[in-house]
Amino acid sequence: MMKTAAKPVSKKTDYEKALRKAGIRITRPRKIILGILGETEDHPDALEIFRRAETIDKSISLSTVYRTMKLLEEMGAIHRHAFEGGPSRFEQAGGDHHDHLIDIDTGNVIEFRSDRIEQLQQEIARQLGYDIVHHRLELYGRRRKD
Amino acid sequence: MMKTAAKPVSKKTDYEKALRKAGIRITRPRKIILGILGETEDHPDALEIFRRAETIDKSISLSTVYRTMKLLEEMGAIHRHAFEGGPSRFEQAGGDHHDHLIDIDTGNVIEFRSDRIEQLQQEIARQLGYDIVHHRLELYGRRRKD
DNA sequence: CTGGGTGCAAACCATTTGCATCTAC
DNA sequence: GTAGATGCAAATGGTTTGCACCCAG
Repeated sequence: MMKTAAKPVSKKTDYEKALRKAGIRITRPRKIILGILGETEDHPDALEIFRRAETIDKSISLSTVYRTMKLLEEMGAIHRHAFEGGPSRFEQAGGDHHDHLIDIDTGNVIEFRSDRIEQLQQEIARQLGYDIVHHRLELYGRRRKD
Repeated sequence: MMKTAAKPVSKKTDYEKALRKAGIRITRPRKIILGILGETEDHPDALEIFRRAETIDKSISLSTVYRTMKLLEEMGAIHRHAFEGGPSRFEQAGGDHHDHLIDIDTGNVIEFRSDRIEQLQQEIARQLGYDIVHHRLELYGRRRKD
C-alpha cells in the first residue's frame, strides 16, 4: 500500500503480451478490464469492475466481465477472494503471497504476510498427513479506537 | 475426532433447554434438526441436513432447515462455514475454537487448533491498528501419499 | 474469412421470503 | 386462543450459459 504509481503501464503491456502468447485474443473489453485491474489498488468485485469499465466503454457487458475474470483466474493472472457475505472480489496476481485483514465496517482490505504463520500451517498439515494445496487466512476486524 | 459417544443425549437436552429459555418454541422440525446436529461428527450442508431429517419426518421442508440454521447461528448455537466452492456447512458450537483443513478430494474436514497461530494473528491485527472480531483459517490439502 | 468473443436474455443454484395454514404454549 | 412456526412456491442475488451476431488475427 502507498506505493508510487510508476509501473502500471508497463505491467499492463506485460499482461497483454502474456495473454497473446497464450493464444488469447486481446479484445476491446479485455483491454479495458486489464487496464482497470492493473491500476486499481483495492479488491473490486465483478460489478464494480463492470461499473468502472462502463465509464470507458458504455457497451461492455457484465457477462463479459465475469467471463474475463474466470479466464484470467484460470490463467493465474488474478486471484479470486470470497470474503464473508459478499460477492467474489479480485486482485491481480504477481505480487508475493499475502493474506487479508478485512475491515468489517468499510469492507476495506489490508494485505499482510506472516512467514511464521505460513510455516506453522505447513507443520500442521504435515502432522495431519496432508500437503497444502492452498489456504485461506482472513482476519475480520474493526479499527481500534485509541 | 474419535470421541466416544457418551453425551449426545444430554447435550441435545441442553440445547433444547437453552432454546426454550430464549423464548424459542421447540417444534417437531427443530427437535429433529437439533438431534441431527447433536449426533453428527461431520460438517453437513443444509441439503444434507434436510435429507437426514427427511428420513425421520417426511414432511419437513428445506426452508425450515434454512430458517432453523439461521436461527441457531444467530443464537450462537452453531457455526456456519463457507468453504470454497460449495454451500455453507454447519457445525454445532460449544467445543473449543478450531480451524479447518479441508480434503480437496473428499470434502472431508479435519479440525485443528494452533495457539501459536492465534497469537500471531492477534499481533498482526494489533500492529495494523485493528481488533479481530473473528477470523477464518482454512487449509485446502491433499492426503500425502507416502 | 472464420472461430473465438460479445451482448443479451434466460438459466442456475443456494438461500430467502410472502402467504395461508398449523401448532406449541 | 394466538403469536410464532411451517410448507409451499415464488423471489432473490451472484454467477453462468445458449445463441445469434461480431470482430481480431
